[in-house]
Amino acid sequence: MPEGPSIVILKEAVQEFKGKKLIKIGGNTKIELPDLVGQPVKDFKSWGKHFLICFPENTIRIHFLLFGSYRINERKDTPERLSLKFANGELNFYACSVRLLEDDPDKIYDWTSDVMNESWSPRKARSKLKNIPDTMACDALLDQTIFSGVGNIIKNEVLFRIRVHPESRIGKLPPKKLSALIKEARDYSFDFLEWKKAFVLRKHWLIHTKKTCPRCNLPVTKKYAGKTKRRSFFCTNCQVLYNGRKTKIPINRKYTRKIAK
DNA sequence: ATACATGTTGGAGC
DNA sequence: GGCTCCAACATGTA
Repeated sequence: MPEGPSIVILKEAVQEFKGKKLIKIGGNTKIELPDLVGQPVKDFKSWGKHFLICFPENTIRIHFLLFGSYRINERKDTPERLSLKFANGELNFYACSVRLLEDDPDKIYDWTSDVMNESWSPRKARSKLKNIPDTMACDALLDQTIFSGVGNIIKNEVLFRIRVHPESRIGKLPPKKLSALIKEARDYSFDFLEWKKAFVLRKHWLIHTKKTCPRCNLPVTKKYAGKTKRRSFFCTNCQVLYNGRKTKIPINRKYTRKIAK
């Protein structure tokens, strides 16, 4: 559920409640909810993995963390964390983090860092990356202030697409690779969106959870890499480690087979 | 069926 | 203050 594109899918799925007045609010969230009954939903927004329900005076923020889920006009067996009822249906959230924003979302969120947002700015991403040259590529991609919405799956697939080893240092990437990283963070997220909508996301994974590299057939490495220590799947043959030392030239698998004989 | 995972936060300790 | 480590949260899947 939790990566950015999934939140975009949710946003699209709840459009029927936009402009509708809240009839009832409930759920077992520990936060004190303002009395929003009678208030219309002004808008649904998203920033990375954050889902925002905007009322005229208040905004509720939902974060699904690892296990959060939602149902539209349906309920699960478990108690609702937050439940919103409208004349035309209901919106239920489970096992998620619920918060009330203290201020106008526009004052809190930098929309240009959201890879799914129309205001996404590759230029700003690049300038933020320039400030963290020693950070590993795998950690940089998960930095929500730079690539809001990118999660672990997107991270692994982007690095495979651009043939960069997850432990490469941002400052050591050739300019073209840095550009490719920024571009693919967004491009892959939109592919993710389309595949997820069509329920075919998993079968499009090239490296995430894979055992062998689809490019060269050599075994895939699984490592809890970087400061974030999240699962990284990568091919040490196809993905170049840019760490300031001499780069290893990827071997051609066919040639490898030949010399193996 | 036990372990693991698309994620983040807050606190302890250094 | 900054950094890292760790627990906590909570649930579907293999």
